[in-house]
Amino acid sequence: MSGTSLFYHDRETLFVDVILPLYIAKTYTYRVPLELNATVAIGKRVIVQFGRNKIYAAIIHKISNEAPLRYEAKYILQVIDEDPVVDTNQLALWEWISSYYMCYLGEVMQAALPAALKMASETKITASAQVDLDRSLLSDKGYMVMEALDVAGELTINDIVKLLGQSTVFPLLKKLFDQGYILISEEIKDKYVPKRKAYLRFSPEFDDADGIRSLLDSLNRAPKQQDAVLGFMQLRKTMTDIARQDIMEVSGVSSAIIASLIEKGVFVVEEKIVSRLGGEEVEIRADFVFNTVQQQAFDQVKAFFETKDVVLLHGVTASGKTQLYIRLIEQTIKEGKNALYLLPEIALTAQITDRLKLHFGDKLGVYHSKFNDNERAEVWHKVMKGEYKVVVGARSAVFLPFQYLGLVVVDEEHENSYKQYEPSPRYHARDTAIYLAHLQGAKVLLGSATPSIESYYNARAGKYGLVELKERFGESQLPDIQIVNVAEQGRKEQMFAYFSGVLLQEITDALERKEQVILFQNRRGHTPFVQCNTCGWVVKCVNCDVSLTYHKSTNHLHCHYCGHTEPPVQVCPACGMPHIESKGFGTERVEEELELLLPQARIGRLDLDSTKGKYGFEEIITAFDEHEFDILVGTQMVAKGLDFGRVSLIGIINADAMINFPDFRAYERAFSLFSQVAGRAGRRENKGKVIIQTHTPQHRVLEQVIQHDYEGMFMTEITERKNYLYPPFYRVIKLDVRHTDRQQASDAATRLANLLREQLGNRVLGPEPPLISRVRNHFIQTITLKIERNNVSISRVKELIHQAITQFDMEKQHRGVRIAIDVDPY
DNA sequence: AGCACGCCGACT
DNA sequence: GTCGGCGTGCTC
Repeated sequence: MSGTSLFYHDRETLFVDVILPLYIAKTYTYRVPLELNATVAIGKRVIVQFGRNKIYAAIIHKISNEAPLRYEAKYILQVIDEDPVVDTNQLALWEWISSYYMCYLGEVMQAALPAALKMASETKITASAQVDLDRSLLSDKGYMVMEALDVAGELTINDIVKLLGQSTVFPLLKKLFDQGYILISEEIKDKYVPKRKAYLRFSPEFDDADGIRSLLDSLNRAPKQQDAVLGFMQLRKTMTDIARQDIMEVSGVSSAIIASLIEKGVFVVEEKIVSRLGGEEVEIRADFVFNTVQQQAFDQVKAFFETKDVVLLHGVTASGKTQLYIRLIEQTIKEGKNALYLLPEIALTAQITDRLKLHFGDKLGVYHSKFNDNERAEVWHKVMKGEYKVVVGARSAVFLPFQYLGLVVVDEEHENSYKQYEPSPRYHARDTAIYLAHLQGAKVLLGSATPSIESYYNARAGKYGLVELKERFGESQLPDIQIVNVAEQGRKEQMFAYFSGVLLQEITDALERKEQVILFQNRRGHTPFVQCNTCGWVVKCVNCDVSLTYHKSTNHLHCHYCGHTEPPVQVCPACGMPHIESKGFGTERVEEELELLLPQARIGRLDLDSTKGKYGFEEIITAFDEHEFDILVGTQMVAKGLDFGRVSLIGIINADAMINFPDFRAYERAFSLFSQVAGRAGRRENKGKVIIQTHTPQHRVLEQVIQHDYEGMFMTEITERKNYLYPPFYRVIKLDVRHTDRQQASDAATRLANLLREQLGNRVLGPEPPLISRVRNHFIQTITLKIERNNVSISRVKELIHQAITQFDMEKQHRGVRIAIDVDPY
């Protein structure tokens, strides 16, 4: 457990096996210079040269005193850390991921460490600020490096290799660094930009009784501006920082009025940095009390933890799950242990972090991908040192170096974004968290309003504890859900663009009541495909086997798989006719049509395109929360853990695309997404309404959604899963075989499938082309393995897969074929 | 994964 | 006659 080497008492030579942050099967053995014997320890980073001229920070995985037999080990160049950055528990987790998800340790390292801890040849070098150093003392090469730095500002280690025309630059850089000429720093990709909010003040000339009086006089021909000034003065009695929005609300003026006052120099705008973590608007008070139902659920969870390691909390939306988590975390801290609170990336908004910050103050760390490398490294170190007792984070937070983990909460455990797909490792954070907890002797609480079939099955089977919270907290009630048959509405000429008359009427009514509306359309862009009306030709991506989506915002056609863009076509390249037509609709087009139908409504859009940039997402939801617009059109982003008080109506524009998705999880996913979207309606006093537009109104999933019937959904699904050999009864492993040539990909996949069948028989299905059979000019074939849960050793199966792939790789005709394995695909 | 070493076509 | 194509195999 201790990070200190057991061997350094002697003058014997040590060897370390290191993990390189690369897609490489093995660990590599380096020799430790005697003077570094005392400093090497498992989990510390060392600088090593790998290959001719690459330098990496590698992690020490093992220490031994036996020299490798077959080769002469290179020396490690330097030990970076005073203390290990990962401990043996973390390394054990890495090994589990590597073996369970069939990927390399180096890939796990890539995913686990924040970039700032992974410096390599791309590491940046800058000149130090010390000016009194005499460069004439430097060697020629040292002098060259310093001169180049003066010109370029910063260079990567690779740049210096090129500059000097030699591969071994590290000793030189080390010397320059030791003598204080240069700084070695991590690449800073994304500088932290603090959140700013504009506040208004009186400009000094008006800021006294006389000034205000003469100001109001001068505005007697502008009553609205007077109102705004009076509103400001009223607010000033109780508030120190007054935002534009506050004045608009209190005096009922528009932002244009305030803009003209700023223009006149009455108000001065002052930008203030507001903490993202110090919430102003918080619903859960620090001293909240449980209601009886919550208290019962809490006691049940505690009781289950006596005998079970994992408990599933099935609680409907707004049943107060978060409060339960907070209490459990508080207890964990009291016991002197740490807690990890996992959330899907997209749900990690200020709304949640603010609440938690209120409870845990500076004991709380936040860790997710919107934080830049330096911030992530900082959280990492604070967790290591035990300065954070609680961390709320997205899936990669499972890799943080917790010391005494007592509890892991996995909120929205059914979310499939917990499964990483690209880049490898394709790990599931929920399942990884369960293993992490197992390693550390911690408990896991899975929470969801619509648990995954797997988790609910495990709970029902007694593997997990099961606690149900079926009542909504406070006054909020489940919304009414109405299904609208789009086909029928169309026959009655009641369809207006993509909106049924029913939905339009409800929207109009809600807007009249000054309430807000969310419209859900699970497709971004303007039109998902563009087709020739004469010959049926469809605009497709040059690299992928998908139709291009037209985006109005860029006036270009976009490929959502590879990012390819091209200008829109006017004339069909196949038949030469100018009859090009747009088919289908995404969020952009929904927004556009709605603007035509309801010109008075203020409409915003929330999707991947409108949220580009670090704070785009926050900006849009904050604006919507502050009622700067009435209708929010969005993809599934709108469903994730957001809580808007004024939303009374939700419209699902097209339910069919979700339901008919060809995947064994489609119904489960549709059910939970629709339920979640519905849960956004009427979360506070008023009962909300949900309208689902569909061509198949009698579909069983929709029926179950209307009835809020999770149990029913579970029962039908579990039967299907059993009949068709899917999880939780079978394990699924998918192998993607790719090649730039269609025939080669197909031949290779057939060969690999046959090799697998020799050992695994009819557990091997395929190969077959996936839904999108070409991405980035690579043709794909998929082999699916279904492995029964009982009587089969999964590690044996994985060994057989490895063997088959090894055999396959030896057959030269398959060169250029790439195989990617996905264990438990989502 | 990189990346260098290595054996066959179109250029100064 | 050289520059450069990317095929093959190694990296401690």
